[in-house]
Amino acid sequence: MKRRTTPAQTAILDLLKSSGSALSQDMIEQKMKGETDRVTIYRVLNRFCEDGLTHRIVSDDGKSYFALCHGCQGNHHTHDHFHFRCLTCQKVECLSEKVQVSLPQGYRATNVNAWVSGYCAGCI
Amino acid sequence: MKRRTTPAQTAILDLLKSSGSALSQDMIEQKMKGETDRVTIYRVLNRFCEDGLTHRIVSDDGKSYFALCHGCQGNHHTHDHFHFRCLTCQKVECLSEKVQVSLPQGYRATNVNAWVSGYCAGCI
DNA sequence: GTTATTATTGCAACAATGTTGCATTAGTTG
DNA sequence: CAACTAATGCAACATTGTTGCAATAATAAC
Ligand SMILES: [Mn+2]
Ligand SMILES: [Mn+2]
Ligand SMILES: [Zn+2]
Ligand SMILES: [Zn+2]
Repeated sequence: MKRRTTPAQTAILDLLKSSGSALSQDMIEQKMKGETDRVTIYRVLNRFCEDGLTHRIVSDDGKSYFALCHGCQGNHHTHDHFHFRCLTCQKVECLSEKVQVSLPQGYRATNVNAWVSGYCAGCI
Repeated sequence: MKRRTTPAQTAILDLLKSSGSALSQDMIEQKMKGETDRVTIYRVLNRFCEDGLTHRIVSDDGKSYFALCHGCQGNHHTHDHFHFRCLTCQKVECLSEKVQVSLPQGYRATNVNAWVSGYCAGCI
């Protein structure tokens, strides 16, 4: 299944790049003014994740956010950083700080989903 | 609005106490064998949170889990600890370890939602 | 440039989680 | 017991996300 270049995909990728933050499907739909079907947006975002272009973080607002991978080398992906969601401007950012947690004896971690919500510098 | 004691509420509270882990609505519905309507379960759980009996954590499996408050004094609640979800046995635990994260300059945190998923000691 | 192949899209339908309106039931108080 | 009203059950709805399928269009082959 070789990927094809389509307007929807390049538009969504451009949005992710230019926004500099993580976006949810509904944010993208708004910014595209409904020109692209919401199912297509979901499928494009899932494909980006499969291809290692983005990572998905599930927020406590009930939505998935998609952020461009940054610092992932080839097949080796690590997304064990915190994310911040501003309750006023809704912006979602990847924080640089890595999640550090020691599990009970015998536990094995395979994934991390860590959020802080509050108010960003511009919205205090 | 004074609370009343009802079979549904005591049953759900007993389940939370005896399970020793965080439970989701569907887990509770299963354990109660469908004797209580799912809307009632949701309402009871929300009431428990309002009353400071439980706290809610939203998982990346798309469900909310409810855990008994433990160590919260009166009105002062702090639920800034990590949670672990076992991908095999589905159990959700509050970890003792507190979330430590330093935000960018000027940011203010109001809430934390931190998860680690993987395999617990019994499911490795 | 034309044709063939099939990845991608749009639409409808569906699934899962959670909430709300409203009539009925049942704790609590006197 | 009677009155009051919190809590429940049911239907309906909202939101987020996925799947089936026919139509479209990007790419490769000729
Ligand atoms: Mn990555
Ligand atoms: Mn608490
Ligand atoms: Zn902000
Ligand atoms: Zn387990």
